[in-house]
Amino acid sequence: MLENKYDHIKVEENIYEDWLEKGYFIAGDLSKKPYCVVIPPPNVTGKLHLGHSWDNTLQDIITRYKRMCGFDTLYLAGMDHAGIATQAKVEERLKQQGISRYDLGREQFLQQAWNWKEEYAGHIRNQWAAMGLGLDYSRERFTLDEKLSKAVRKSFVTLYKEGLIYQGERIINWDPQALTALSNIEVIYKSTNSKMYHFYYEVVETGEKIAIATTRPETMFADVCIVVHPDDERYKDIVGLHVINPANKEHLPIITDSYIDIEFGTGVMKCTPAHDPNDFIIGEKYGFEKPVCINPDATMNELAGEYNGLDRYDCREKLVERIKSEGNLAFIENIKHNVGYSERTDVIVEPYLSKQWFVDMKPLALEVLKYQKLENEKINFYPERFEKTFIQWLENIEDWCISRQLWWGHRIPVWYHKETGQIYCEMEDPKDKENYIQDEDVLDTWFSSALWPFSTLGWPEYSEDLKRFYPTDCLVTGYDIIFFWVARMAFQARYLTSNRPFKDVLIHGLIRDEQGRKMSKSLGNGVDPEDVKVKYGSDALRFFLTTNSTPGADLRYSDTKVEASWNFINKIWNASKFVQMNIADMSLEDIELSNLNNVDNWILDKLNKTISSVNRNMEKYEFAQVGNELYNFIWNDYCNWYIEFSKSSLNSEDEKVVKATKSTLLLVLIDILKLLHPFMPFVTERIYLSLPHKCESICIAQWPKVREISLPNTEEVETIISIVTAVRTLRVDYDVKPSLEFDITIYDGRDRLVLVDKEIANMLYKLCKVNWTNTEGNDLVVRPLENGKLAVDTSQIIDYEAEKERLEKEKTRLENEINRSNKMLSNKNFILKASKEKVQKEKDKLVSYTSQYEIIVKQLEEVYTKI
RNA sequence: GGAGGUUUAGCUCAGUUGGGAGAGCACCUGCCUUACAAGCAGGGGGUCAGCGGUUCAAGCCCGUUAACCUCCACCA
Repeated sequence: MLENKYDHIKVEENIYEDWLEKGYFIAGDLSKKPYCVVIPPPNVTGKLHLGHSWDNTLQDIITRYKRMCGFDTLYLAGMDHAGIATQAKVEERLKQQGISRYDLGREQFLQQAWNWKEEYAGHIRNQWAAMGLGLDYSRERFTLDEKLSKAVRKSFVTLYKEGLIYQGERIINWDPQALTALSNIEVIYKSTNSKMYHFYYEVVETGEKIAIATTRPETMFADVCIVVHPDDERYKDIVGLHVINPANKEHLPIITDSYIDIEFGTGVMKCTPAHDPNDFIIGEKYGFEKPVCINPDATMNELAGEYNGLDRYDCREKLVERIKSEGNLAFIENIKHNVGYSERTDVIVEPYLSKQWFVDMKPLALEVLKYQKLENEKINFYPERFEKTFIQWLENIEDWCISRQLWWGHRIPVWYHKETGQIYCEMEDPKDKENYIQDEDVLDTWFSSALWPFSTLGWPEYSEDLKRFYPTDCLVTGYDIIFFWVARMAFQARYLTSNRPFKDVLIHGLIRDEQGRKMSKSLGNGVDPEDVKVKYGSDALRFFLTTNSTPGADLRYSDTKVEASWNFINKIWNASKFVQMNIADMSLEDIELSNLNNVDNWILDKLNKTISSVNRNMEKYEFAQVGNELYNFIWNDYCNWYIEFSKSSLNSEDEKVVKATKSTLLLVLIDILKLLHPFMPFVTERIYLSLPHKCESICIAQWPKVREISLPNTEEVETIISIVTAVRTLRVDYDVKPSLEFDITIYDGRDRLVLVDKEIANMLYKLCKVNWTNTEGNDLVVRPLENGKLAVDTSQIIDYEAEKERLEKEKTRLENEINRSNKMLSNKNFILKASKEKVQKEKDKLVSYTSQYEIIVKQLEEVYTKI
């Protein structure tokens, strides 16, 4: 039996452990069709936040649904080593003990990182359990696992041998705190207040002074030339001459290039090939040297002369001071411009010339784009618009810098021969290892993440799982990592497996706080899923997360909405209690759908419609739609109407009626639990197990099917509903106490008396305390129904003035409707062009309005005679 | 500079091939009716951002304007 009160803490206890013990989430039933979702591996940097809860719940809903639909469903668990992020955390922890990673050395440091990983992996698994995720832990993977590392190596070696991975000296984004290169998308551009310094440069040959602006004076030590536009009249005469670099007094040639924007500033640019990507291009083009004046830790080097060893910004300040004292500072302008910050350490990145490994992206991207045009090969985005984002990025792709000067990660499988410097890159380590030195760097974390959908299934081996579950069916992720992850999986999969990594991608947005701000650590506005679980339970949280936004849209966290979800669950709990109390000893196996009355048929018909609509929307990932439909069906149709109706039929003297009602109550409830189970797995399981049947868990129960119903006379029930509603409204209109009984009479559309059906009369009495009589009373108040009218003996309740007002108001409303309807129907074009169904529907409406109108008019006449 | 999104009730948001504007919360009124007062019943509240177009018919399609938001690129 269910407890009296819904207690989410108790309800959610111990269930998950039981599921795991029974192995419901371990895939492998070869008699079924496979369905696979891999979890986007969370970083082992910390605990999961609400965004993960959202993401994971969506995956869990999809996989639980598919499992119940009869698929051999694999929801694969796993985590990501998150190179730079985890290394930063571990270093931070060591720093508190006064230790740097260099103190420990590579081996020891990695041991520390592995300890960290074990610790946080534990937290993460607990959080998955708390959310009730149906994950297959027997296949859990970690990006640094031996097998996955082998996949990474296979990928690198293959791409290298095809010439798609190369080593090059390029301007990369350098993080001077983490001391590593970054890829372009790991740089966050923020609008920053800074200064534009305008300096005078003296032309060596003529002595005239020209002004040149820069935001980074400290890089002037690495300048190689100054550039003007070939068509710029102002500087025509000095092209080919030289200027004196005010920083170090060196002579710089004046060259021309059409890259220069004549309109911008003074139209003269200083060129620093080693510290700016555009300058690099110009430097290459004209064959200049590329001197570097800044060290990896963002201090100046010997090129900076007297500033050698100084921090880049101290140097800037001192240098500007000196140039000013020499009379060569024109002015300083305060400006706002975009400055790049490191995504992980939040320090300003330094564009920096450095030797790194790159992936040649163009050919790989083209391949993805090619297959994206094929219906059976493309990745389907939900919602579709994100495909555009994806395509545009691929069309404008830049080479990907994949080497990182870190320790925590997959070491680049490249060895250099100690003497010849020759490169060795194979699946096996070099045999004469002592003659080689391995590249110190590791790969970008996303390089291994890009292989996730197939490396987790066993690739590069052609394993059973890979055969069975690949390509995976659906990936669920946020729009913020389409570039980082989705695009990279797409090209690696296409290149390495000749396939798409997944058929569908379901994109969701970001979770925000109640004011609509991004949840972030610095704002301290994050909501901990564990707190929500304690307060409302995971079921309520899950239902809130997945039914309150449309695909791709952001979601505001809202306590009151989680509470509303809780209330909904509470409602289901109470309804279940009612059913349980009333079905007595009946079990699911005893259900007989015979001798059903119209009310039973009505709810079964509604259930059918709900099931088919839910199915449709589940397939489209429209979970908010599903949530709405279920909420409506359960709260309104089932609880407010069917259960209320059942209270009278359960008391019937006819045993067949009682049995039919019990059967229907139980049957619908069980379907409701199943339909809700993907959304709220705990409570549905708890209730399901408390009901009498032979199935051991709702996780593996069969998804509801649409049933055949014999002649559902739903119209009669709709009429009863409209009578009940009319009576209730009347009570309010006339301020009649709910407990006061009165008599009603019903007429059909042709004004004939509708005779009492005993069962229905009982229902009406139960629902609104009225007695249905077969005799006309005096002083009648009349209310129109869809098809007929309701009359009430009003000897004790009538107030003619008030009645007149109400009727006049209603008359006006109906007049408007009739006019609108007439206008449409007298429009030849409407009759001609609108579909037949629409026209017929409109005609029906007009008939109904007109009959209601006539009733009202007649009643009004009646009322006027009484005033 | 390029791309995308949002604008519907006091608040947060739905609105499925174009055909009588919805939900939750909040608000007002009346009810402890034996599943549920975290509930039941009834009710008020919206020129669907503005303008123009297509259509017999527009919240929905097209164009345009405005406000806000996001992503990409980026000027020395």
